[in-house]
Amino acid sequence: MTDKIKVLLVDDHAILRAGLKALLDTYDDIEVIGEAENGEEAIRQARELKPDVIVMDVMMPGMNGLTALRYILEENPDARVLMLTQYGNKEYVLPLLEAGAAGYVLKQAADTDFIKGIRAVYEGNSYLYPPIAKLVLEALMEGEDAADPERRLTPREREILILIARGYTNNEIAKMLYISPKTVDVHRTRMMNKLNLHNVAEIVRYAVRRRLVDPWED
Amino acid sequence: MTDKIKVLLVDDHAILRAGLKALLDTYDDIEVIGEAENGEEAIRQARELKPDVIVMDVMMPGMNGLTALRYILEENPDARVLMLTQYGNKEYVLPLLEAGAAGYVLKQAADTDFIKGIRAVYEGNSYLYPPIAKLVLEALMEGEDAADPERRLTPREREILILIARGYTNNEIAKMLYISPKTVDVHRTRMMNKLNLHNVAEIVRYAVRRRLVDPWED
DNA sequence: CCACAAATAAGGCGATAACCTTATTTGAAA
DNA sequence: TTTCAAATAAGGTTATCGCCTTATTTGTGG
Repeated sequence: MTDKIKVLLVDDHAILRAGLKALLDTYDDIEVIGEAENGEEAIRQARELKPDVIVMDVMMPGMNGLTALRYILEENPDARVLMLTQYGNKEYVLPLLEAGAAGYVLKQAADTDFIKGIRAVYEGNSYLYPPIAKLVLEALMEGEDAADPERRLTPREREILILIARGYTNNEIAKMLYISPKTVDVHRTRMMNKLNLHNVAEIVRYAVRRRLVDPWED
Repeated sequence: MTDKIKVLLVDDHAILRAGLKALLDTYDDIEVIGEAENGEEAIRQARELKPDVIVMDVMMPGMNGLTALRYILEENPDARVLMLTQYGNKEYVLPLLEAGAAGYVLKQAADTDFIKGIRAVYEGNSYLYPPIAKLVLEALMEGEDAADPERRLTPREREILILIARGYTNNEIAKMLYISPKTVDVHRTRMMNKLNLHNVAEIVRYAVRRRLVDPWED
């Protein structure tokens, strides 16, 4: 071991960050060199600190993990990002992996899985928490051929569906994703056509059914 | 310091527990003596381990934090429970404090606040994370009398809430109920004020939570 | 290199939502 | 009988939704 693995922690919960930092400090091959509590900060820190591994949550106020991931990889395609989140639905996982996340661990995983993930990702490998790997394989099996191309949403459409169901307007979503409100509207309209939804109430109930949003949150 | 503060950690995310344990281990007056990942386990551990302080999340699969809190205090009215959660709405906070939680800290708080909470609760005091304390005081100011008359809906308001959550417009609801769209609008606005909801998405999620609509219907 | 999916963006349009104020009617409880 | 909660209704304003068309850019696969 020549040098420690330099980790950047990105999560909106300061207590979780403090806990993870304390946990990682007990491993002598890993070192936390920075923290961020939202996507914008993560991008800045990634640029300045050049961490070996970025551990990032998906759901954050302000810029979310998926958007931040895209910006980070755009600036530095070699960045290694390990997603650490509560959500294990394929609707969350697949867009993140397609966007280039190097690993995916659920918060309910054991701390040893988390450490495994950091090390694997640092060494240039992928790491998927086993239940996530299973889910990804299943999604590949079925998803390839069938699954109604009419109803299959693009990652962007799915992302915007979730934000609508969480109560954001087109303008708010546009600001969060750094795109035009008109573009949000296009994704929104196409998504509604594909799923045959016609108003916000139907969108929310669909999202709740598919576990894309938790009605208890916010 | 005669003895360490014995802490039981209750949260469904193993990684968070591992992190908090590592964090608390760096304080020499605090010691984690047990962990639980749901309410049932928490009750069992509280009975067996007799911790000085129980740190517990609210949202967990299986028995949630509020129910577990009630059982624990029923068995041992002297138990000291510090709630640690992501949710800062008064709908979450007030029932927990009424049920006898000794403290309340949000996950976005600093780790120093968390430690303060553990020590305060251990010494028999209450600890409310400042924004929570503010919210509780405000709730006491307004809600003094009883049972939240502010939030109690009239039958008409509840009827219209349900129809909105099912996706109907004011005009459609007006025709269904043989009243003016403007009357529907008044009920709608009053209902939203009472429940502090601000758009259709929030209305639907509220209705789903309260089982006023089934997201699988229609 | 070309085809295609995906994301980006603009313009316009009528309907609807979200919020305000004010006011009348009605039935039930004090 | 008087008071009060509830339901009824109308007026207005601004923002947003829902849907339409058209078009450029970007990246991937054949």
